[in-house]
Amino acid sequence: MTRIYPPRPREVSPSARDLRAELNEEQYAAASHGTGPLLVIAGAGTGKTRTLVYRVAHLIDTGVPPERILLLTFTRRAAQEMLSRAERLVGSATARVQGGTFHSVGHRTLRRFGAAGGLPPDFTIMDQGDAEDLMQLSRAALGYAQKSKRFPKKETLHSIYSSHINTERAIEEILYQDFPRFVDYADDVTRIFADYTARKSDRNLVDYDDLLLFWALLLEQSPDLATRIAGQYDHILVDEYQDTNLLQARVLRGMCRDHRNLTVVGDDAQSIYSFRGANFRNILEFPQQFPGARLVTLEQNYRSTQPILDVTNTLISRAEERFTKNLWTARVGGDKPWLVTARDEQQQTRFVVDRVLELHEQGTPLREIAVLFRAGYMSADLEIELTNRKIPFEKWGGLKFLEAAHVKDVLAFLRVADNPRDEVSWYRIFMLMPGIGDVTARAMIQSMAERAWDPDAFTHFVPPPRARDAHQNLSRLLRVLRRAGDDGAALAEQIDAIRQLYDDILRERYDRPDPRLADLDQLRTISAGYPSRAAFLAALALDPPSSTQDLATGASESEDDALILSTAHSSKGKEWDAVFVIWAVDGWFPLARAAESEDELEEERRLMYVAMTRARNHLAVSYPLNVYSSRRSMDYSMDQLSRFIDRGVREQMERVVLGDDDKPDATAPPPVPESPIDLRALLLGRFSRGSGGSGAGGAGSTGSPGGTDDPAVR
DNA sequence: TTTTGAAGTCTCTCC
DNA sequence: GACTTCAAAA
Repeated sequence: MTRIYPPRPREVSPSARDLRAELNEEQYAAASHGTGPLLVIAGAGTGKTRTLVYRVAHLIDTGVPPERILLLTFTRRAAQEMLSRAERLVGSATARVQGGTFHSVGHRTLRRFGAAGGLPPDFTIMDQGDAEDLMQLSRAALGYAQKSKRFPKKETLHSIYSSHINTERAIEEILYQDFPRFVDYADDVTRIFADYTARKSDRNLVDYDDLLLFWALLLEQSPDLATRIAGQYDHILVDEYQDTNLLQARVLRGMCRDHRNLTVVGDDAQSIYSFRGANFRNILEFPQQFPGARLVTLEQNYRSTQPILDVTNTLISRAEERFTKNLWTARVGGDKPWLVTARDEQQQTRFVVDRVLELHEQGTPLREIAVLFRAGYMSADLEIELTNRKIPFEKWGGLKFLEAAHVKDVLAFLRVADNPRDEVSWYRIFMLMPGIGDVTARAMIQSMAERAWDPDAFTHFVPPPRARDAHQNLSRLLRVLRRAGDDGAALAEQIDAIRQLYDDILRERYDRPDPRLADLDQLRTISAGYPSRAAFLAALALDPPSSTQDLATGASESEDDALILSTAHSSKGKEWDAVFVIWAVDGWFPLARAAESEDELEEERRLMYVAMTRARNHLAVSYPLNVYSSRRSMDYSMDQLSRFIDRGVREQMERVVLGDDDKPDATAPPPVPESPIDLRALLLGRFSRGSGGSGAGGAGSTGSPGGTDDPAVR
């Protein structure tokens, strides 16, 4: 059937777009760069994305077909931002520009070319939690389940493994550097990884790291295959390059083997993803990796007022290592950023809410205001208050809808229907069933593996008497799922069928089942947008709804005005008219666990820098003097101003001390201790007390600096 | 022997 | 507030 499409809106013609007039000199140099490698060092707010978007426009104008341009980013948010801005500039042609996160493009590549490299096309993607569960199965299968408590947990094993893949360091090296308390287990860990790897390929499972690794391997496998994969694109542009790791650099080398048209943009001062193997030295070594690279540096900031830049420049100038210069702006005026001292968390919350309303009344849309914090849970009190006062908000980052146990439970059913070899999901389902525990679940999986994962293998399993009902119900459900059609509508029916069995289990397990049942309703709703079960599952792993709010409000309301609450990580690349950074308390920002190493502390500093540079006109940093929480039970208090807000930074800020009436109290003396306590010494003191005489027999521990072999530090 | 309930232990960032 | 660990029940 032929459909009549409305006529395309007329795109801006190349001549109508004057790059020179719309960009500054450096931006223009980057955007109009011809062929060959290009490195753009771009400070916060210097028009990085703008430059990249104009570069895309320029390439299209000079005749490069849009579908032969690939835009790569590290986070989904950055990918969306860039593609949508490009579309606004050049119109519908950009709809054909290829792009996404490294992982999603890797996924597309594997689906299309994986078979040529021996990878079955119908693999299932595991998220991090799934991968950890599979790691646990490997760990148990090799008999390490009961072993001493000093043996790494499944999360730790996975983190070591992921680090091994992404940083290309040897396992011994990772253990020595990052997990010195486990160095003796190098052989055991390696054996578990071997089993994990074999298990993945046997079960047709692929983890996040595999999406990158297999992509790199396909490119290196044969010149012919590499040419087919790399030959899809003429130009590759990478945003946030400081957040890439060695494996991604390897992928890029492979993708640019036949041309060298690679543009990378980044800022070493904003490198905040080392926990994922990112290394900002990648950006510094770019000229060596791609000889002849042109270097362009952007230093004019278009975002923030001078007072805000003064503070953030001072903050980042304290960094041990950095390569970008101070930013400057032509914007004049503006208030000094505030440093707000609150009595306690509740007063901090009231301050934020009152000030948000004040700004809103002065005409700032809520969507132009953001509250940023170090970790997702730190906004709990604020969320309650906003809900009480009926102020709409949207939360970015933090705990995800899909990480909730009940959502993963339902998805597990869909996944085994999609991939009968998905051991992780089988185990998860079995453990849900009344009368089935670890032993029976393992026996069932064993029996199915022996029958080569025949879809009917489960039905033929003879369960112990107590599990007979569960076995029967499950058999029936699996038959329904297998018979169901494979399109969006059938997907909703499948979820309904699963819920007939699962809802009762859920009600049994949780005290307050209603919000969780509502989550499942939402899952059903979004499933309707996908053409098939496999597409749905893959999309959920790679491009999950960014917040529960997204789901709750639906697309129609997403235009609505809402205050943004975000982790500092998720805020990168965005900007707001007014920004609040809350919980600027030592131990919270930086987190106490980062005090362990200089490198981590430096990364926390860059993270604070990222958070504060999001502000255009108003910036307030707040901290409560008293922290009432379980932390109080510890025998020291950490509720002191973040060490990053040192004297030099404070001098450029407006001090606000909140009084009893929540109003600024001009008479109160600034309650900031001039020399912050040594958090690290306190932590070490606590741990040495807590862990008894652990230092006694440690021959290897004597020489390690900074006590990083402390058992209490994960 | 296996499952289940209860007490106890932490709590990050993202694909 | 979610997940692990331990002890009691089936």
